[in-house]
Amino acid sequence: MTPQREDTAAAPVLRVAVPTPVHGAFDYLPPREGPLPPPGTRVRVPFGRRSLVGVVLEHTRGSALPGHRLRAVTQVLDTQPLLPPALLGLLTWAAEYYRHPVGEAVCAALPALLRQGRPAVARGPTLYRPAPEAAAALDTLGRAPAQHRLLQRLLQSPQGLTAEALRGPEGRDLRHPLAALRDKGLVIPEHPPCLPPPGAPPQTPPELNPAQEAAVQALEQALGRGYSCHLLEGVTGSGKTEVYLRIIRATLAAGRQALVLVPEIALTPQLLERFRRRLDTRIAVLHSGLADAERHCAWLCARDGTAGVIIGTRSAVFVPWRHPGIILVDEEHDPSLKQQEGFRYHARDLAVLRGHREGVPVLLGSATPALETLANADRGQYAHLRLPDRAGGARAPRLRLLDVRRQFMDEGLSEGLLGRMEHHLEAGGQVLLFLNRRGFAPAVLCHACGWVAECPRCDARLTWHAGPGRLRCHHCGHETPVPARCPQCGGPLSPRGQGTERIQQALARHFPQYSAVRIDRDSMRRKGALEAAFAQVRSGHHRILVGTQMLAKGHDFPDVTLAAILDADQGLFSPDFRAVERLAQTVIQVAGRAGRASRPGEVLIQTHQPEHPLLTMLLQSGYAAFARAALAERREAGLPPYAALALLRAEATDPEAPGAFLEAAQGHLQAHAPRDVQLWGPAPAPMERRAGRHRAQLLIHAPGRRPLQAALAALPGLAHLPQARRVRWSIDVDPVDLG
DNA sequence: AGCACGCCGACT
DNA sequence: GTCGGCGTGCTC
Repeated sequence: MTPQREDTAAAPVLRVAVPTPVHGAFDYLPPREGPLPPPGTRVRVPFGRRSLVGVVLEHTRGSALPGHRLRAVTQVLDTQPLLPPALLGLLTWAAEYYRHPVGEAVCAALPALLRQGRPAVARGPTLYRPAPEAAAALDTLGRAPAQHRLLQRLLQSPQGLTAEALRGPEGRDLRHPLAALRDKGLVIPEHPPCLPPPGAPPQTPPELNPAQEAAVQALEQALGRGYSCHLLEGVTGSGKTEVYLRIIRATLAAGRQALVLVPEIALTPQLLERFRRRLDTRIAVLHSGLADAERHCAWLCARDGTAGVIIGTRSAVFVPWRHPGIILVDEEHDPSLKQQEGFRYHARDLAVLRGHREGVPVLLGSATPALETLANADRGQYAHLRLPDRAGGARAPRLRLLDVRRQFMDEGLSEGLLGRMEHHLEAGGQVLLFLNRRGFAPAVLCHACGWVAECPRCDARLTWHAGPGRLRCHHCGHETPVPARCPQCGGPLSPRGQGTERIQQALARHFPQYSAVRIDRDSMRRKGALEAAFAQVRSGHHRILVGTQMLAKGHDFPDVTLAAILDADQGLFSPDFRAVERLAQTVIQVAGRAGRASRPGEVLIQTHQPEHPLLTMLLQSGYAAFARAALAERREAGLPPYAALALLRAEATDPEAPGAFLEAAQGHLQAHAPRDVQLWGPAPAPMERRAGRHRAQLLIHAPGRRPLQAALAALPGLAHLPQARRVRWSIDVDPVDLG
């Protein structure tokens, strides 16, 4: 039984973030013994009938709860706060802003092992080094042959050896002689960081062009002078990474750390290799593919300052650091920086906020900045640095729309495109074809009766994957074998539309003399397959590349002289108002793959909409002009960045329940929201049924973030609506995907 | 989310 | 007679 305390008004109380989907923090009494654990410390607390690891958020006096209901912290897990106050502040702010339970937000910022209560130590295996007086003392060990032999070996490796290395192939147990030597003060055990030190000394940097020089200078000026935010807009191949490397080196030279955020797909071995070659520091890498122990090590080495550079995907925005220096966000326009489920934060936006709160400069880099970012730069919020020229004198590729209306198309390849491919291939160049659709064909139908293969759980067609001979739903994972005949009438089935697999097959027919490689999630599932394929591309073995988004990012193909987007129309018909911006970014990205070496490149875009005003603007005047025009349209339509949005989603197996809930939610929100907040909907989600659940959404539209947040203050009330019990609902603040 | 409690069908 | 179905409610 817990002792009852009546005087809670004066008693110190700990507000603890506990990993539970219940909103708000929980109050606990301090541990029975020892000092009050400061904010940021992990504690073990009783929760219901469980015991959980939480994080102390703050100290208060008294609680809203009666004293007898408070329980005491059972264990303090850290001697030092694990999360510094600035980070704790960022996390609680973000939890509030994105309307996510603070306990989950704070605990999700910790690597799994720390979340489970493991001690916060990141040390590698102990290293034994000979003491300075060891050489002289060797002769005194005549009567201890094992110690003598051991010390002799150690003297040959003054930088130290692990017990594992000392043991040698014969595997003798050396614990006793080692301990004896340590006790005599002849061997010094060391506890090195688990993160490996840099290998070879850094390579000498290449010369900068004037634009790079100017950007580096502006950033160096900003270092150590508090918060500032800079947009680095650099066309593909202009040497953005070189600017990053220079400013990171300057940061390291000042004894500070650099935090680098990249989209998931950009965190390739290629980029890391370049960082490792150029930076004389330990690099902590954080991404979803890490084993728990690796993540634990990287996180703690960032926290204790061992790692000079921390590079990671979006969740790295919450990694603590000891010597804040600069925050870089590469490909800041990339939608993968926004978490798409659970705690739906935007890593770029939080990076800017973090820089502001911690008083360090922030650098956002992109060839195709997000319209939001450009608007901020235009308003003078961000300094705008530009790298207009391709490095090394490479010429910008020529972009051209290929009007495919009334053209004969062979499996999605127009005659015009085939002709240009032949030209480039014969001239010795490589060709890259971009199509954002995996599989053989996005639909299968019966020519006799019109039957279409549909997912039983979604409002979607099944995609035919010819390799494994399966029909797959790309939305829920449902899978069946390809039926031999139409299940309705027994007639023959035929594929409709093209996926990357089918294009690859068509290429084998058109260009049998050139090897074509397919690069997508299906063909590159095996670990290391992507790197192997890219190596074969660089060696010239493959002459044609067909692939999805995976192709468009991060990798250089210096010998690609022709790049083509096979179907630009997909992006022009989407109900999402950001689709055109995405298409423009993809076009520029794909174009960036062409003509990087001395050879001029050519970029072709197949479309049925050659007169689309934004598309023609993009091709004739470039991304900056496109962005101006797109921003004008956004302003006209009252859309972000000239408005703020939140999306209330609901789903249920009952087809009526989501709509009914959102109707009720609309009434509730309307009654509590500021007058200038509009509620659009409810409407069925773009794909009404998905994985067997019916989905609907309500868009909350406000003239700015402040009124939007005011409207969202009424969200907790939704839990009490009777209709809420029949649905699963969630809120997405600043959604990047309206689907 | 867990993990209880709680009140109604087919089994040793 | 009980094992167990998942509805409902709570966790400082």
